[in-house]
Amino acid sequence: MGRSPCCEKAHTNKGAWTKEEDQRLINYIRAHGEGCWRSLPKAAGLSRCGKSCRLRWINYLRPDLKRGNFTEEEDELIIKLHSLLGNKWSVIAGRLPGRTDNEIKNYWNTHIKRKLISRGIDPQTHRPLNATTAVTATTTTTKNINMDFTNVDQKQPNIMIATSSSYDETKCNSGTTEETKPLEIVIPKVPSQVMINLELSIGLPLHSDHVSSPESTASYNFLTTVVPPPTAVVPAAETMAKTVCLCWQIGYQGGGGGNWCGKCKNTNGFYRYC
DNA sequence: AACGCAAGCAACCGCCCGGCG
DNA sequence: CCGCCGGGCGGTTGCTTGCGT
Repeated sequence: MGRSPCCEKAHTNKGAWTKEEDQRLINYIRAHGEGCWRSLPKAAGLSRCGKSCRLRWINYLRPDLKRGNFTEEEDELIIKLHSLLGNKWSVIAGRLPGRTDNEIKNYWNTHIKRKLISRGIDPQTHRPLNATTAVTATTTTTKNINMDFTNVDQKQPNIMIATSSSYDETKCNSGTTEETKPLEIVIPKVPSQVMINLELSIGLPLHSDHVSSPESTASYNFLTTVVPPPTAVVPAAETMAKTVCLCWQIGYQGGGGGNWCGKCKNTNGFYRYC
């Protein structure tokens, strides 16, 4: 719509990158660092779109990339983060060192979706598959957590915890809070080296009457616990409870701010959930 | 051995957003 | 305040590979 193309397409290569192109890109970035992607291809002697160079570097050539198969711990972490953030692949990738948003997105679409479906969980809503429709009708106790990650780079995230009587799935992902009156909790500034630890807890309803039980009450320890609304049918709930604890609290990594459920174990830097 | 199908993944496309003049 | 530009992101495409028949 009148928008100028990001590069002169007529003279740019497309498709798979050759080893020579990779090497040129690596050499250039080693020498000059990541800079203006638009001008980089020309300066590096590449007939590629700047965006293409950026993507190639970020997703494939970066030296700190882990590559290789995802571990079970990474799987569960991705699932948890996705249940909170939706398709915010870059934010999720930020919590998985050595992994890229593209890689996680692909992995989600090819592996985890299927894994969740086999567990009887809707990959989009993270709720039991055949209870999805019932869920939309039962919204009275839903707490809608909107996380504003726009300031993550500045280490100054704003966590918006909104209580709303009409929980809309689509708004959860977008982070839009226009129609809710959010209870805003602003996390104070933290040192730039401190990573934000997005630990949170999601309790899965095992009984239809759990709402009134003390265990099901959201525990607010600096942040909240998300308790999905009760559902009439909870197939595979037992399976899920065994697989994922989802006891997850927000704090600062290394700062002692976050706490895992006592049953969760930390193994090699990854948490194994109870 | 050849073919067809499905899965996996790299790369592209187009939109959005923030910074800057 | 407004428009432009560049970077970043999510969604999608299409090529490659692996597997079954």
